[in-house]
Amino acid sequence: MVEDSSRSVRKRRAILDAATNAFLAAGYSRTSMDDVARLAKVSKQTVYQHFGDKERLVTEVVLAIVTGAGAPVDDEVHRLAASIDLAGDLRSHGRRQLHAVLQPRPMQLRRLVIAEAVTFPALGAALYEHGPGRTIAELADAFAELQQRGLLRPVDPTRVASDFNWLLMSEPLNRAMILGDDGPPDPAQVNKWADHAAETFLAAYAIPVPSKPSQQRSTVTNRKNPHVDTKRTAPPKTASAPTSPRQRNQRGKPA
Amino acid sequence: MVEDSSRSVRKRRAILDAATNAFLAAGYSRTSMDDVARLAKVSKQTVYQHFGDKERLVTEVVLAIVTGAGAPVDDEVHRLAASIDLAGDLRSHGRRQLHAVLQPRPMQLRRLVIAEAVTFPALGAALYEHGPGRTIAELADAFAELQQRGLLRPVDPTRVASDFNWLLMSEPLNRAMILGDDGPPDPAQVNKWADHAAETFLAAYAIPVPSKPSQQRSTVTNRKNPHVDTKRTAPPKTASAPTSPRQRNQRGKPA
DNA sequence: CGGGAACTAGACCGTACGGTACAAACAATT
DNA sequence: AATTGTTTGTACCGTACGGTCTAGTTCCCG
Repeated sequence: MVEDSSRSVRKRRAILDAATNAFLAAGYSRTSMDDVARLAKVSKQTVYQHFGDKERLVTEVVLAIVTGAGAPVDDEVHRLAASIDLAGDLRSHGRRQLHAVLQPRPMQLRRLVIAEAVTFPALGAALYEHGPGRTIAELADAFAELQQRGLLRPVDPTRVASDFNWLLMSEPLNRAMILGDDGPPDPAQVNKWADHAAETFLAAYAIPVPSKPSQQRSTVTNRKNPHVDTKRTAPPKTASAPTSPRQRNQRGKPA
Repeated sequence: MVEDSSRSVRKRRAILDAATNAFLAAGYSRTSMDDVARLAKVSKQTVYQHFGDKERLVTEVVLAIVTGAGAPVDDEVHRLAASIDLAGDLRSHGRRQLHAVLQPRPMQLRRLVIAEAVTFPALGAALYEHGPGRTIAELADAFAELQQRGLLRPVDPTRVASDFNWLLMSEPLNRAMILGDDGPPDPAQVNKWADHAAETFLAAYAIPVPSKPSQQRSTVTNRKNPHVDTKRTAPPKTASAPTSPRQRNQRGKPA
């Protein structure tokens, strides 16, 4: 039988990489199989050897991207649940998240999938599941925990998560999508957007801590200036993060 | 000089209509000029007579749609500014707006433009200007007025408008976009989404009326921003649901 | 080292598409 | 009816693309 001779594997990778670049850059119909073969420095035959036809190729491309990334978000979000500085952590998480999503590759992927979503529903399903779906599910877990801790109003956590997610990304994402302006974003803008999202989110959902009438309401309830910068991003809490990476809550999702 | 003989005008309309349907249904590259001619019941030559080539045709199609609609929104939003029942009016406006946006045509248009936004930036610019841009600008005016009246926190009205707009549309719109599920939406779902958006929006931005504690119960308005409130005894009131008792199901298109 | 799977180069096929050419048919104005 | 511009049908051109075929070459593995 045919086993994965090292050469074959390398070729396959090369094709997949080339196809990824091509499809993301030019879209499905504007990318020809000859293009892919040429970019992969591979014979056209070999392309057809590994992936049966164009449809299967694009499917594998998207699935590979979509299932291949997204791990680091997990821990990031899990730390949110235990935050002692919710406003700050929400802001810095939002900044990272938004910055990542607005990069060229995710934008192009999104555009490709949306363009072909009617023709290839599987791509859409995969992207949604590993993209917004996953993000929102993770956030929902964190917010549920924060509700338990009495820091957020008790509303369906998934809804809350969805609100935060889209409050954060909608404006820049939709604008860039429609305007055809793929990455990379201006970091300063990203920060402003994220900070505003965190602020608005907390205004809608935060429950002020009842005890300790010491400090005035947090920086979030900043009423006069629409956008106050507050440059701090890196939380100094280098303390622990003890090894508890896997703490599946409700929504267990097999990757 | 060639004047618009009635025939010519009729032909042009027929072509434009056919092209609109074809492009919206199948996308740019999957629609051939022969298709358009056939659907318009017109000779291919005539198509090229009226619109020089395919690019100009699609451009005119999108521009025609985009500039042709959007008038009724104006008054609708203007009434918001003078609302005496903000929560209710916000809800009903949201319902209409969301319902309209999730219809097949707007969805298909959006998909087409996003797919070709890199290739035809003019389409994106036009759609954004007359779509989200316009909506947000209109809303901003209304919200500015409402701020004047002391009903909303004074924050950059455009930002406030953007927040409401995307709080309202993001979840269903992005989901449908990615999943390739163009309209029409389930009206009950639309109502739930809109009600939740209004509620969350007011939670973030409403200023409770200070005087007159005898006023009617405003279902949504009294859930204000971080202030003196109950000690996390609040019930999970999830918007008025005059429609279906069915919980919104995540993940999976509503069939 | 030998054999077979995998790869290559390029020709090839059928088709679909964007766009043009052209002569005949048609409509409307004078 | 004559004229003029538009429309029509169809044939046509060139090209690009998805996919196959073939004959030879390279590489890996036993």
